Amino acid sequence: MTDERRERVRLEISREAAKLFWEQGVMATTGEQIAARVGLSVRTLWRHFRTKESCAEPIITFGVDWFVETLRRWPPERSLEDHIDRELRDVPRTRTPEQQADDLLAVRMMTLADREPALRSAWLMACDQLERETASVIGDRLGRSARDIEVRIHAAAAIGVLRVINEDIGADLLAGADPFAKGQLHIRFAHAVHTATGGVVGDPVGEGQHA
Amino acid sequence: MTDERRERVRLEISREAAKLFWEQGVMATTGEQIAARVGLSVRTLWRHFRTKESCAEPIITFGVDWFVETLRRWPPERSLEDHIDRELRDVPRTRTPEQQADDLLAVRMMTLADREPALRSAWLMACDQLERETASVIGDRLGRSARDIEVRIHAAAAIGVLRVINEDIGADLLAGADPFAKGQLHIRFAHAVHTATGGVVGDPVGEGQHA
DNA sequence: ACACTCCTGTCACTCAGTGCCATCCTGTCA
DNA sequence: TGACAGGATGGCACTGAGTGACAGGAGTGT
Repeated sequence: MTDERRERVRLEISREAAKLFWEQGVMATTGEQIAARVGLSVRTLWRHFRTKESCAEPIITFGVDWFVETLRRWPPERSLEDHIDRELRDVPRTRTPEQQADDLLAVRMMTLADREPALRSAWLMACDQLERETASVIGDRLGRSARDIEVRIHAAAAIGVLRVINEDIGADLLAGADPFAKGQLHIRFAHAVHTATGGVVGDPVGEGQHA
Repeated sequence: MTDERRERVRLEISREAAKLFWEQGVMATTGEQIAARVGLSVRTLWRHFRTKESCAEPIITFGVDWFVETLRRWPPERSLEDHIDRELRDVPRTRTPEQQADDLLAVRMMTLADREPALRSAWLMACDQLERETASVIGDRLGRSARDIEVRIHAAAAIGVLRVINEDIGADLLAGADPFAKGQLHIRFAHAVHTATGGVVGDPVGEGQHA
């Protein structure tokens, strides 16, 4: 229970930090302000997050987290396009209002990262982390090690396109685009990843197949 | 002249910072130490670099800078593999001892980035910058805008594989691998970029062609 | 009730980074 | 040669990020 509680505290901090970053900018926001909003002492804040910018990480990774979890559930015998298409049908209904609020914050952080170097760096670091996890997923799928150079290259290409498309969607959404058009964009994800890995990550995988 | 002098000061700072980071780690290195080595006041150091980690940026980008410049000189009618192969033949001879020392520092910073989050972040930010420049090169080549989503996706994929291969080469080199085996690895660059962009960045481009 | 442990707050401290002002160095014009 | 303008530098004081050490407080098992 302690672990779960810790996660909830971190998320709460992240939410308040994201709001403040959005309202005033990152530089103008102090650790003291974040701590005050959550109702914690500054000292405790720094025990939960090592740096000010990293306070935004849990929120900022929300969008891509979904993708990586989806990737984890990807059955070998199915193509990526097909898998994502199926997974997407359940998403809109299972999203609670609280999660939707977090999604909005995530999009805001991503677009704010365009102007705020500190946030950009946090966003890139988050994507870097996802790239490592993705490498292990791809490695499993291809029956290779996650340290294998080919596997890492495919992971880098996949997360690279994922990041850019995410930024693009984020900008569109904040500019007032229809969130329901997103469905088609997820298919673009799949297609772009498919292309960027030369078909290696995307095709169905049979027995004994490899890159 | 002022601009060139400024660049030289920045490079000198970057060299000394990189050495200190390598010797003692990033966290253990203070701004005061860096300034002292270069023979500058701390105040002036912060005028040249906004943060401590960014002091490493000029050095850390050395390896990829070469690639991006090569990309800039890439004639439309030639394939990427072919172009890189030709460019590489001149490189080993034109590298001065000073440049070679910088190359070594660059490799060290890249591998140090594995352990030091602050450096990792600087390295990712540098690659991010290169990605933007690459987008404009690719955009020109395809006759599209650098803001075009397809162009940005290709740039992300290309720089992603470039980054991973660079990290791989760096680790190999520091582990004692033969630097002259590097030649073949540059071909791997070209090939991986070619694949990651679905042939779009890599094929020769004729008139009126596009993605 | 007691010991044990984990979480939190308080205080003092170091170091990153900035704003302000004085100084110096350099190139230019008389 | 000397006076002058402007950018680069240094010194100083200050804010804010982040840490270490210590002291309570809350929950838990005995």
